[in-house]
Amino acid sequence: MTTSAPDPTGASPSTTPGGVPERPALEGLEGKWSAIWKANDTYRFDRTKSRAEVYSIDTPPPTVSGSLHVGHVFSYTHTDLIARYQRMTGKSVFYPMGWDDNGLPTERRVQNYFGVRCDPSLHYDPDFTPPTKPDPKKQIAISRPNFIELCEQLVEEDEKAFEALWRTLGLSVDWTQTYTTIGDKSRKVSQTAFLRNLARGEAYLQEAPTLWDITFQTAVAQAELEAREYPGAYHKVAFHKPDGEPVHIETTRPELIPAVVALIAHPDDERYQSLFGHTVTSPVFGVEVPVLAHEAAEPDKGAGIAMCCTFGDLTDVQWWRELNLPVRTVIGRDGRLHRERPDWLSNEATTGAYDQLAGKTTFSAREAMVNLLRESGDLAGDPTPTQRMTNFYEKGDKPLEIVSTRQWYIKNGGRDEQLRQALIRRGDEITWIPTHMLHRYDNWVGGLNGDWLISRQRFFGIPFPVWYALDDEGEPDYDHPILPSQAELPVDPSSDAPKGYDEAQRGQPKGFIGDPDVMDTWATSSLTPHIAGGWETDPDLWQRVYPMDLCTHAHDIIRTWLFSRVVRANFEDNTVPWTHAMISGFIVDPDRKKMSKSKGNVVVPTEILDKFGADAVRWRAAIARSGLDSPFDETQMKVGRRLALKVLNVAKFALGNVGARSLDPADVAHRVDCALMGRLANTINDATAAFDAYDYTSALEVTEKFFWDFCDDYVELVKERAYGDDPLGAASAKAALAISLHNVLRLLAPFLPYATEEAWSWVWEGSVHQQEWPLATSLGAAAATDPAILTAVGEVLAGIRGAKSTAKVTQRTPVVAIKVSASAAVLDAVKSAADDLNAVGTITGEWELVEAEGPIEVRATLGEPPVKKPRA
RNA sequence: GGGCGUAUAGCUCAGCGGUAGAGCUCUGGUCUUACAAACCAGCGGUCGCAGGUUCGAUCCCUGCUGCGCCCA
Repeated sequence: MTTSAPDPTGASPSTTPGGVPERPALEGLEGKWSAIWKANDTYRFDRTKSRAEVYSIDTPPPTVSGSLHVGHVFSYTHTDLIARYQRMTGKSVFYPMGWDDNGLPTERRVQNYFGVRCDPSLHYDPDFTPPTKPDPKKQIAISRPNFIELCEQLVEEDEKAFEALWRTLGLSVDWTQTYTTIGDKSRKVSQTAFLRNLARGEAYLQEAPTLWDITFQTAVAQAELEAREYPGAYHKVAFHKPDGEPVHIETTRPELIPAVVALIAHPDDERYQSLFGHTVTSPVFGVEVPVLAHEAAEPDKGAGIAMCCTFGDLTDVQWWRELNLPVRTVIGRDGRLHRERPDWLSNEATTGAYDQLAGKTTFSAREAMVNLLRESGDLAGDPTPTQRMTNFYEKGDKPLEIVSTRQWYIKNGGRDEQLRQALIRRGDEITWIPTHMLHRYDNWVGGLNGDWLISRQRFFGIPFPVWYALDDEGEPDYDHPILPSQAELPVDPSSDAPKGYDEAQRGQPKGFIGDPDVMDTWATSSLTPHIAGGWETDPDLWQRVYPMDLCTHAHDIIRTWLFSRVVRANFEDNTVPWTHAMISGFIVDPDRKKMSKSKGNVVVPTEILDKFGADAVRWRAAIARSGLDSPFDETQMKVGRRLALKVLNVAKFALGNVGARSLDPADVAHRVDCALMGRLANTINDATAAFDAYDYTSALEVTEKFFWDFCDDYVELVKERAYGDDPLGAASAKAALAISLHNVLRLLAPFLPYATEEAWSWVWEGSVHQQEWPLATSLGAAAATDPAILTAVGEVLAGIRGAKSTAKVTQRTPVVAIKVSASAAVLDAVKSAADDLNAVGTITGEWELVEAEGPIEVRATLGEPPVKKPRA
């Protein structure tokens, strides 16, 4: 491979051997090699390859306005380990990277960064410049186009920082294959897929109770919910039978009494049998409501009878739907009670009561309502404080309200048992790593209680490609949305007019309006395989990469990202989007708490990369098995760093000092060297099997075990012989050293891309990352040798070292006599390595070999330690 | 309350029917010409608790307890 691209580090981007350096070092390798990989397009996807020769990966587009923490770094490294392995087995790896710049996180960051807020009623100001000293408390109102410009501006900066981090980490992404979740391609794909869902009846518009965040003024989907403990108080409130007798209920939301539509108890609850089918009247307002039976009422909770309102919680919605109850909305989208008195509260005696609640927040209305109840004598005792689980938007800090709004939905099996079952079966088509993650998926799909709400009342997102005709009175016709053709996409209905209309007709009677909403972020990122893979825009690419082989991310987004992609692929392609899902655990702090900004226990990835180097961080990531949470511990990084440094040092010794080069397995003749080849063959087979099972940790473990034994025992053992005069013995040792390195560097390349590339570059052509994955069969006949020979010799070596260590003398102390008791096979092995052992152990005396049962026993008689030479 | 996972050396984790393994930490030693950001050696565990199956259980089964995540 050649290149003419300039290299910013000044190092040659050439991949011809550069010789062994005097003092190898890890410092600077990231800068040097990431620049060369960039210049040489080392990880470029080869799109001439057919689907069978391609390995394609769907990896999470990071939220660029957010910050990366060490958990991201680990999870992305896991993906890269697989990508690098697959590449070395000969696959053309499709490994794109996306940036998630779509949605609320970017909006919030822009608001804080520039001190602005979006007001869609404003017109575009081409001369707008953001304030130099933004004041987050006095945000300047700007138009939606101006706001989006700022979003795009900020996001571009963020992307650069992210790419730099990923390149330093050594992700083998093809950086020519990038996408953003807000860009033209994503808008076209999202809108196309939406229109096709709509055409097939998989998407629909409906006025329905919707979870609503009053802070963000947007609808929220089930997948974005987070239940949190929230303080409240039970209020014991009396409703009244026709005869005036009280029926006490307990509620944490007395302010919703004006919205009550029924009282509900469990059908088996004996206390309320006589009330079922009758009516009671609400306190203060005197509204008559039925007492009904439903299994969702919990007999052991409070009084066992609950008031059902429009809508206090999701159970109210369920009752409303299943019991055909009326809608009595009192809470608006601003989280306040309606200013107008609702018409069902027309009871003459109580007309004034509602006026004391009108326009108040739920909090103030609750206080006012409690006062009203006290006055009427319908509050029994004092409210009892309680902590209860309350639904929040995951990014919000006020409890969600439920309001009735018109929204777009995509079917997801939440209201259709057949579809639900079909999607659960899709889960079975995926190979889950680890396997138990399938349960997470099954449980989520099984527990869905509604379709997927995809409308969001936000600004920085992908708009729905939909307009509505206005009638003579200017009322929109929601039943017959106006849709663009696929060829017209992407469109922005807030600035583009539909075909057959003129922009001047916008908002006019007999004219049109655009759908004001944007799609949920997940409605776009559910299509990342389609966006990255060229669906509907690049059919040639699409058929080479889809369905994909792998998706990877942490377990927290199985319910959102993973599931939503399965839904879209099921509808659009009648397949699963990928055959494998590799799910990472979390990186937790030493107390096993999830890392989070609010806890202040987040580890910033750039710090550990600077401190320990990319190879060390990757090594640490690789020992975290899929699916298992892993506590962050800096001391472990040192181990990875030591391994990377060892790779450089031992390569320097073998390739430089010893000058080992021959890769001819026929040169390996000495029994000890042959045994090493046997062990290497086993290592290659084990590492390959582990990688094929996506068990990168085991692949690393077996390789590392081989490598450390190779360094600590084998290299020491044959050092003298490799330097020595016996040509056959030296040639055998040198070939074994070179072949071992040639294989080990490749086995470690996915884990330590920098150190292995550096060492490889000293004597071998090309990038180690473009070499073939090692094959045990390439090691020749020597590899058939029993590796136990080496183990036996290693134990004798350890025995000799132990004797000297126990005697607290230098390892150069001569052994004047040595007795080994062991089995015949071990003794046979020891005999064949006697010369090597004599050299490494400074054995000057005679060997005594005694055949015996049991573990190997070594007794070394030590001579006088050599006199220490004073340091020069 | 339900689901899933997990419990093995001080720490992080392997193992998995046949009398316990690695790395780190710790202790002691060694400047041995690849490596002192190194190397060598050593200490350290009735495998969460209680039952059961088995000739034999850390491993399989049941129950319990602790921890984590997800869902109500």
